Amino acid sequence: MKQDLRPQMLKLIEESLPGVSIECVILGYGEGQLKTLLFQTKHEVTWSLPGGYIRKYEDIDEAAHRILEERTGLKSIFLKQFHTFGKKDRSHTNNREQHERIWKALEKFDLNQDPLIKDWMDQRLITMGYYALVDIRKSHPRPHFFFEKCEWISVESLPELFLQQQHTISKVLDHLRVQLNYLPIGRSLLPEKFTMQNLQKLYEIILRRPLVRSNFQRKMLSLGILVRMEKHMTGAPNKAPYQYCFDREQYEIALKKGIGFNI
Amino acid sequence: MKQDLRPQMLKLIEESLPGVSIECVILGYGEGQLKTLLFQTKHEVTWSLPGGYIRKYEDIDEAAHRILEERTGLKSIFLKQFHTFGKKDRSHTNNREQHERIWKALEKFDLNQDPLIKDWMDQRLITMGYYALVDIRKSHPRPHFFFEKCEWISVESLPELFLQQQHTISKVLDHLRVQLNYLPIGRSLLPEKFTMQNLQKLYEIILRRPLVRSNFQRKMLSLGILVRMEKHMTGAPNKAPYQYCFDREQYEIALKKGIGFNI
DNA sequence: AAATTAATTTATCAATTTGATACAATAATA
DNA sequence: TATTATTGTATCAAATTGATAAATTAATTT
Repeated sequence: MKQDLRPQMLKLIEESLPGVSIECVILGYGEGQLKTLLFQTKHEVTWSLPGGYIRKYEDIDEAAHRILEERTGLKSIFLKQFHTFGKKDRSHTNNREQHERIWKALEKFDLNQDPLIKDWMDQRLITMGYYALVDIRKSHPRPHFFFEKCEWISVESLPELFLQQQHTISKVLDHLRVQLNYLPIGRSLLPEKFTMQNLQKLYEIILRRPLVRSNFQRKMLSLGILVRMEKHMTGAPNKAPYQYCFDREQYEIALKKGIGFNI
Repeated sequence: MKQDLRPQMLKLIEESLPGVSIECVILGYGEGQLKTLLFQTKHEVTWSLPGGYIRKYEDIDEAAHRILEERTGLKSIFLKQFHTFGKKDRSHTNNREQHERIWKALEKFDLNQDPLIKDWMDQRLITMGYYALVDIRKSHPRPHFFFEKCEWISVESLPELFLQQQHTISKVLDHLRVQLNYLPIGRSLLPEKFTMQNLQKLYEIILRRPLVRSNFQRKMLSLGILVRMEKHMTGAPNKAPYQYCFDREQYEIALKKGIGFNI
């Protein structure tokens, strides 16, 4: 049975600002990998970052939070604008390799008939890029609208993506790599309690290089943002590690003041 | 004699993207002060950062460079996007205190008659903020369109500004303060040749705190981006300082790799 | 022409931070 | 009880930083 997306699409167009859109790089950390949430369009046209439009009476930051919540169920999470993309040829349908496939998908839903919809898909877009750091285990991603599948995919092995989104993701990672040097990180990415090894692994993944265990521990403890908890018996035949959590207050202070990390 | 700005305004509207605009914080350094280039609207309604619209067939970065050149005559200068402002109530005419004054000014040019122009002025705007670092002495700012005066004004003593532009400027300065820790700076702000004192003063202005002269010199020289030139006899009754210039190649490398500044 | 002055360059040195390695502690297993 | 793998802490040389002092020098004054 053919699903009629037109009314939904027309409503979306009606209530959104033309010419601008939002794209979110949602990063999570699991199985020792930094992952990003990607959506696959129906008919497997392509994978895409989650994105959306801005309502006519909505701040752009509100729009980004709304989109994040629509896709992951997560509210009031760390979410930050990082770049606005505005090449003149940026539009949903300009991409050469994907152009045909996208039109065919639109045809299947009769979305290429209505001139309003056609114009909307063809319009030049200026896109505000946001990134979020989330706890994978607390997020409940769900496909939305014209996407039918979503998945956490390691940033080390990305599939072919819509528009220049590989570029977008790598820009976020560069940004994050710099942030690491003067802001604490991890509260949004790690579970409540974690071990020093967990934390180090996260840093290593983002920095793409190994760190010396003892020195990393010394440095992290010296920042004064960690609280040591009881030990966690792993069941492994070796000394059990302490668990830590972030000191909420000190973490906030560090976020404001910054830290001289130099790792 | 009343100047008719309507044709110019209609042409501008015709060739620009609606709903989006660009704002530039152009920073220069002179007389020991960090200054920004501000424009005063005709009839002294208010001061404003230089800004403009994006043409329909122009990248946003191109637009920013064009606007910078229109206002200062400077080409291919350091210019960087730093934030996009998108509160729902952002428009030329929403500002309560300035609303009346702005409409009166528009009236004087009959710009409030044409509905196209009225709608344009009332429209919600999403504004891409860029900042530039320039050599004041090489720039030739000129008033433009409905501005009649422009001036380099110290960021320490800003007049009342259009929209939330004080906020915009302070955001740029925060950004710059962070950049200082991992990127070289100064090539675009200082003249070709400069003394260590000049450079230190620049850092002190941006960081808003004094630095120890001998240690600053040691640190700067250790970065390997400076070339020592012949001495410059100042005529003052004391030892003359060396002059320096930036090593073009090393500066580029530092821009890419970053530096661990920790000053 | 020698002494003075004020700013610049370089040196010094203790305190702190980093990088690299070693060693002691410990939870489960053999 | 010895073994094993991993964790927590210690150690120490090297590098960096912070603070101060000494040496240098262009013009002025005596």
